[in-house]
Amino acid sequence: MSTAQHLRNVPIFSDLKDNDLNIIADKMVSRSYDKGKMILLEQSQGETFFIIKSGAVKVTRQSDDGREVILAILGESDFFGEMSLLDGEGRSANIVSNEDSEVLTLSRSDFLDCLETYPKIAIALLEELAIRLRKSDQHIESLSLSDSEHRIAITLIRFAQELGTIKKGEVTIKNLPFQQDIANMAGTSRETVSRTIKLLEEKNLVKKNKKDLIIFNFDEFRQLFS
Amino acid sequence: MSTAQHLRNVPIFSDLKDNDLNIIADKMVSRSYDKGKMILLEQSQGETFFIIKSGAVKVTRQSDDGREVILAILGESDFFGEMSLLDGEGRSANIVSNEDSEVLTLSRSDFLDCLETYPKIAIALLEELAIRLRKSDQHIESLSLSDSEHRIAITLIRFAQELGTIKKGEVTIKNLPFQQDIANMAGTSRETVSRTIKLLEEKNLVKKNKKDLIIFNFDEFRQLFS
DNA sequence: TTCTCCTTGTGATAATTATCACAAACCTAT
DNA sequence: ATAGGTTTGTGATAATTATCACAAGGAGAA
Repeated sequence: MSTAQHLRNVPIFSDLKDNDLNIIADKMVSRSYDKGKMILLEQSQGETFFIIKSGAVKVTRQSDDGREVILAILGESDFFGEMSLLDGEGRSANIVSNEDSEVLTLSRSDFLDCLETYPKIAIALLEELAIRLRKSDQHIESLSLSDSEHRIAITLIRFAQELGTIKKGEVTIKNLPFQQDIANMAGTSRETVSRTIKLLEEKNLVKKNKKDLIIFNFDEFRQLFS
Repeated sequence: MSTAQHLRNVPIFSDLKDNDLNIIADKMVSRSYDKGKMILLEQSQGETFFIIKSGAVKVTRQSDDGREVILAILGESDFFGEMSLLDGEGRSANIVSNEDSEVLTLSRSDFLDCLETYPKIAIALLEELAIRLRKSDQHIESLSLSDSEHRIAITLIRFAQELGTIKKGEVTIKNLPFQQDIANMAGTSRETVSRTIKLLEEKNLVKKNKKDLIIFNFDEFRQLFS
């Protein structure tokens, strides 16, 4: 698939005319990262805008003592790196490739030019940031108010929404992330994740199938926990 | 002070020429809210953009059982209401006036027109949302990784940065919010806030003075807890 | 002032969850 | 198939924090 065709799938570019899309596509450079590679480091200057062509990355922050919080897991057609381009501050999170991944990159100046030249992109980006802010708010609420069972369930819901496939009310999350990663998103410990998933299975709400997780009745599940 | 003069202090409008500023100012309507009044309700459709002229509001979310999380406290020249205007979703948080407050409002269509007409506003708004997203990320990190003492200290740091006045390294937070509100921001209980502040006083890091709180050495305090 | 209501302080106790320590299960490459 | 490295499951225990209960302090109204 051509770069322009990839861009077509990215919400913030999808409004553009083919012509304009090609102009932007020409400025983008493709890069590959093996699983586990650090793409962006917390301290570094943010000078690049990234779009995920294939694969997935995790957005993390690390505390002094080395523990990690996962803020989000991003997949195909998601983008990142925009924050420090926009507000000029240094990077606030690490980005690690979570599978072998290919990304498209745009330099700071090309990115900012885009925003000036195509106000539609700026507005679409505003929309996307608003959505992210909303998700963050939900995340904060869940961390503030819920016990670990709820926090973990909500994390599973997040995964289902980002990575899941629905078939008559039943959601399958293919390749559920490691318990340690789930724990880092839910703000709890790995062991608690293990015990809680078992509990959810005993309640007949979910079922593990090798590396996949099935949520039997997604609507009910969401109702129960959010 | 005229409406336009107020707008001049708002970062997203500060780049505009006087002329344009006046045009926008003319479209704005002023409203007042007594302390404790609900300005925006979670479920309602978001149809208005708000700028705080004077006073302060708190941004909250409420769980089914009535407990409240405070996402932020906003003061003079801050704005809110933009999220549902941007992504078209319903409101995701309540806004309650935390003191007697005056706000300027702009209708949905005037707001969106602004963005189209003045790309600079869109870009400035992007910047502001990036800053908020960054704060949210920090908030999430703190809720995920820290014990209650750290979470409370970090909440105090947030207040200091938003509401505090610095005098040779010493920050005074005038009119510290109620313990219950601090607890709702820090994701802990009111009693724990009471005990923790006492602890911080015993460590000679802070001092209470009637309704105010003094952080003796703000840099050191930040270093200790974030 | 005095009464009332709201906020804060503090002990005792219960509940939740983290942590430690292994064993079991699962991959992956040789 | 097997060995070595990861990931997961699970018990026991400790630590943290919530909750309950109530006293004390403070601010505003009558």
